[in-house]
Amino acid sequence: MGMRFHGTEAVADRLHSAAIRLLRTLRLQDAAMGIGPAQASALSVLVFAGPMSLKQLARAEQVRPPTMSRVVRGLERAKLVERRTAADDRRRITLVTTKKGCTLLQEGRRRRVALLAAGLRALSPKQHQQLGRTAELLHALLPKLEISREASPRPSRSK
Amino acid sequence: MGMRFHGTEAVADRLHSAAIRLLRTLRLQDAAMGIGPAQASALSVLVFAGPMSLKQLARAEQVRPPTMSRVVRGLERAKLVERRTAADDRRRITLVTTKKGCTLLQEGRRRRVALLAAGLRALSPKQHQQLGRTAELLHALLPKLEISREASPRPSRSK
DNA sequence: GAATATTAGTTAGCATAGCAAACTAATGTC
DNA sequence: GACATTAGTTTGCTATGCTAACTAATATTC
Repeated sequence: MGMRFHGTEAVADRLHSAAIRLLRTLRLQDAAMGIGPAQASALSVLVFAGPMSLKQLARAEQVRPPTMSRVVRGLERAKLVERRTAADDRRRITLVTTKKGCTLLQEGRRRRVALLAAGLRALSPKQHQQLGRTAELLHALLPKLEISREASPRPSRSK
Repeated sequence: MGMRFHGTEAVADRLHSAAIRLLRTLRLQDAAMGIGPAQASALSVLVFAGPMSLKQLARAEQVRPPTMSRVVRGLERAKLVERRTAADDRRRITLVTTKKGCTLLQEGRRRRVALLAAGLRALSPKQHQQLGRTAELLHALLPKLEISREASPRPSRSK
C-alpha cells in the first residue's frame, strides 16, 4: 500500500514537465515561422481535418471560443486561413486554409523534424517507436480527461 | 527514399500536439490552484532540486532571466518561495520554497494524479511503464536540442 | 587603486494566449 | 411577433514568452 502508487504520481509529474519543456523548445521553431504555438496547432488541425466552424475548431483545440476567435484573427491577418460565411447558417463561419497556410505548415513540420532529428536519430529504432506509440497513447488518453471540464457546471470564479 | 522517413515527421507532429493538449488539460488544474503552469513548473524544480539562483532556475526551465524574474515575483507574492541574497555574492539571490509552497506543490501533484489516474489506471502496467520511460526519454533528449538556441548568435529580430 | 569589463537580476515595452462576461446578429420556438 | 438559443466577437483581465536597456556587484587590467 503506497508502495508503487508513488509511480503514478511520478509519471504524472515527469509527463507534465516533459510537455512543458518540449513545448518551450518547439516554440522557438514556431517563432522562427512568425507564428505562435496556438496558431500553429490550429492551422495543423485545419489542414488535416479540413474546413470547419470556429466552434468546432475551438473544441478540437480544447479552447474557448473567444480564445480561438483571436487565434483565427492572427491566422487570417497572416493570410494563412480564410473565413467564409456558411451557406446554410449565416451566423457560422467556415475556416479554410489557404495555399500559403498549407505550405507554411509543411515547412513547420520540416523544422520540427529537423530539430528533433538529431535527437531522434540518436535513439534506437525501438525507442523511436516507443516515442511514437506514447504520443498516440496520449492522444487516446486525453479526451477522457476532459470530461471534468465539460461536466463541471462552470465553477464561476469563486473569488 | 521518403519511405519511412515519414515516420520521424509523424512522430514529431504527434508529440507536438500531444504536448499542447496535455498542457491545456493540466492547465485547468493549475488554474484551480491559483497558479499558472510556468509558476507550477518552477516551483516544482525548486522543491525537487533544492534552492538555487534565478539564473540557474531560468536555465533549468529553459527560459530567459527576465521571464523567470517575473515568474518568481508571482511565486513570491503568493508566499510560495522566498528570495534571499546569497552570502558570498550579493548580486545573486537564492530562491527557497516556503512551507506553503511545498504543500501547494504536493496538492498540485495530487490533483494531476487524480486527473490522470482514471486514464493511467485504464492502461496496462506495461503501457504505464512505457509512458514513464518516454517521459524520461524526453527529459534526456531535450537538452540536446537546445544547442541551437545557445549556439545561435541571436537572430536579432529581423523585423 | 582607479578605470573598465563582466555578471546577476530587474525594468520597460511588446506579442501571444488563456479565461469570463457582456454584446451582436441570426436562427428556432411558442 | 415575442422570446430563447446559438455562433462569433469584443472587452478587459492575467500569465508567459521575448529583447533591449538599466542597476548594482564583482572581476580584471593597467
